[in-house]
Amino acid sequence: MNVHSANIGDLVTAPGKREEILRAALEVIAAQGFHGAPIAAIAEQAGVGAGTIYRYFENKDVLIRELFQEIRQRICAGLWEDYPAEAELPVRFTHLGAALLRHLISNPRDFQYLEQFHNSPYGVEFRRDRILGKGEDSDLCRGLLEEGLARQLVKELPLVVLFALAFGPIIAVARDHNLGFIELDEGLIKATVQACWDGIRK
Amino acid sequence: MNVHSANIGDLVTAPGKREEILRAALEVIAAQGFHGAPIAAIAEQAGVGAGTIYRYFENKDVLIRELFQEIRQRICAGLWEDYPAEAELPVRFTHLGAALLRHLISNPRDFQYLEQFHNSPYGVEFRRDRILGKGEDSDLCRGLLEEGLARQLVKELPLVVLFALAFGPIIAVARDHNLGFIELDEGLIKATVQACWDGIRK
Amino acid sequence: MNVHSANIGDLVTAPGKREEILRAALEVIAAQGFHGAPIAAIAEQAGVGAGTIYRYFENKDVLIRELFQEIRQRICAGLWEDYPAEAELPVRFTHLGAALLRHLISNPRDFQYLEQFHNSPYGVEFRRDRILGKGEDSDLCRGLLEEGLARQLVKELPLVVLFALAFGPIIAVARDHNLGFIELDEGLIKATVQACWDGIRK
Amino acid sequence: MNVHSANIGDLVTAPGKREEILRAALEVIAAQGFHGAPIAAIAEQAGVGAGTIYRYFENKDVLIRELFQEIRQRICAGLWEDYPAEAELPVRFTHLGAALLRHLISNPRDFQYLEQFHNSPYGVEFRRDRILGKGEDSDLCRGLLEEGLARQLVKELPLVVLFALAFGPIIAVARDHNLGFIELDEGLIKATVQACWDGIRK
DNA sequence: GATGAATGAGCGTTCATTCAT
DNA sequence: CATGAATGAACGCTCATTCAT
Repeated sequence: MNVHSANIGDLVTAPGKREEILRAALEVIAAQGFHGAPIAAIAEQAGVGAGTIYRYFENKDVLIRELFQEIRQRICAGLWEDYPAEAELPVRFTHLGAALLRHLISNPRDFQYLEQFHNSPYGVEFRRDRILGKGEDSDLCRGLLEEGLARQLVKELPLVVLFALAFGPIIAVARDHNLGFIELDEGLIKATVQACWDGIRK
Repeated sequence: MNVHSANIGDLVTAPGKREEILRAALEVIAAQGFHGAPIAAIAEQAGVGAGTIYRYFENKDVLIRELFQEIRQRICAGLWEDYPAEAELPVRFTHLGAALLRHLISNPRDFQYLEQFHNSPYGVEFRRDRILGKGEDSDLCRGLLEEGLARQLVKELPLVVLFALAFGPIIAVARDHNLGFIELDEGLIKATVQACWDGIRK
Repeated sequence: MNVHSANIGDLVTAPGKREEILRAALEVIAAQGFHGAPIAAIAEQAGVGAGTIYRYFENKDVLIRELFQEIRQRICAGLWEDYPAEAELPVRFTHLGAALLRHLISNPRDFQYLEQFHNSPYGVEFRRDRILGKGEDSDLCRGLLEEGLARQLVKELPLVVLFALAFGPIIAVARDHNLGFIELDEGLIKATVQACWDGIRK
Repeated sequence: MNVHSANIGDLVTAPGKREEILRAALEVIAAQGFHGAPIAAIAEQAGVGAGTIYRYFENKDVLIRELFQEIRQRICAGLWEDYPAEAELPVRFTHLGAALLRHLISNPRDFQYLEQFHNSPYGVEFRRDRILGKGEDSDLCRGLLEEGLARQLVKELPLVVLFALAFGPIIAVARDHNLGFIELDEGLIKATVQACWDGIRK
């Protein structure tokens, strides 16, 4: 019996406390960093008792990591929206890059959380799979780059390098946007992603 | 009365304790993150008593920040080595990019430290100037990109975006190298930096 | 949401922890001085964990100062008991002096605490108002001396000097009693206070 | 061989370091209290190395206590100056009281030190002999009061109580002077001491 | 199930004391 | 002798976690 599942038929189920806690954790951590986010602060933000958190998450590590996974899910989900599966490779690439960039700048707390997460006690073991690590999203991107390689549309470089060339600038530019160094509009998003393509195309 | 300076020619003088402590802090923090780097652990790694650290650094924050500045100095210094000031712009750019990338992968602890630092309570105020922030190094890079803009050799994009395109992949690829996802050799370094140029050039 | 209040009539409620901590602090500090009264010692004496103290007092300074105020309140309260507001001035004076002296010797820990407090890092700012500083108690005493001055019953000396003459011996004798140099009985109390009056009266 | 004694015949003996250290300790402690007077601060004020202090005093406790004794000596010495040994008892008493009060207000650091000392880790065991405890000074005062008792000039009260009546106000008024609550001039000094006599005389 | 008061290990920091120079 | 760099025990305080209610 999973305590977190809402019983079907239970018409007065409050919005899950689990979700409330995750939301609160995201809010506090994005705003204050992992320091400044003691369990007590998260509990207060969530409007629950501190002890309650431990009914939904084994411990703080688990909470932090599950939040990480949720955020990654959200990002992945966005990438598939309106994906022009039948279009030319460059079109698909720029669609993907732009979708990713748009998500990162319209969900600054998600992005801030990810950045906080990776260099924290909690995220060390996830260091290796940054944004776009494993799972569908990665498959999508990797597939795309592999196709480019196979069809000799992109430079003959290791996949890892192509990944860096393709998405490194997107993440860097999203950070700059979040820090207020630049205001990205649709034009700049497109131009940036296009430039990424220029970097990897043959 | 500078207690920290080692007398030149005094061969019996142990390498300065200050340096020993900085080295130890770098080692511990790069390996364990800021968590897992209590003063006691740094002191042990340095082979000194905990109290000794406070003779050289006002407090932990200062130690952490001075180490940050030292590392940045080291990186900056490397960029100027053999810099072909008279060469064509693309040559200068690729020299710079390759020098940076080489430093990041040959000094993995420096790199890991920088990454840890920026998303930590200590580094919040430095968030904005990631690797290559202010100072000579940044001037060097910015000057180069500005020259490219003025001479219409690079895309007409905001400087911030050009920065992201030029150095985002380098940092991403350095991280992958450090994590063991790829073994960068001189050929790959050159190719990566060249691809960065492809991303920004007109 | 006052967590410290004990519900009246709730017989099962243990005496408030806050009071327990204050009691423990008084005990330890009166006995050992402020040195020898680390938080851990106070916590042990109170039978609580060290961290618990911080649920009731923001920090050690606050604990120490609140205890000071509580003790002062206790003393003040005693002065008004059976106060013969309508009696002659000398009667009122001796009532007051005797009440004070009785309190100081029957509550030796209160007295010892006050003495410790005033010459401690915590009490510096209260240095000026020793025992009988501000508030009702002081008003009571001052009013009495001022009345004496106005009615030419006491010497024409600055109020400060009259205070010293009136209460200096009382405090000195209380200390001697506490240190075991003398056993004050009701006769000696009366005689001492009478002698104080002799010192100030015209 | 006492390291502290200046060798007779050693014509270039610097003013004793021991005295320098005691002077420095008095200065720092009177100004900052015992907190804020770490050995390092005393050493700096004295212009010697921290380790040097341990050549003159076994440890900090000893330093603090020897300073206490020195100050008491100084005060005692002053009491005998111009002592009118042949005069009437009240004259001798007021001479003594006035001399004491004058010393306390003209040597505020001595007085502040004494006050700090008695309620400190170092002074606990001296608590009982306040100012005027043992030794000549006390003998002088006690003798005087005993004489008064024998000759039925002062009230028939225990010596301890007479002490409190005689000197309690003097110390209280000296404190007020030091704290700036009153400016004692020769007239007030005389009046205060006279009032003390009024308190004890039959 | 939900709570939040209680806990105590662990942190950063100070400072009396030692001892190699 | 004098020094002051080095030490580490001890402090005040935080916060993840538990558990009685």
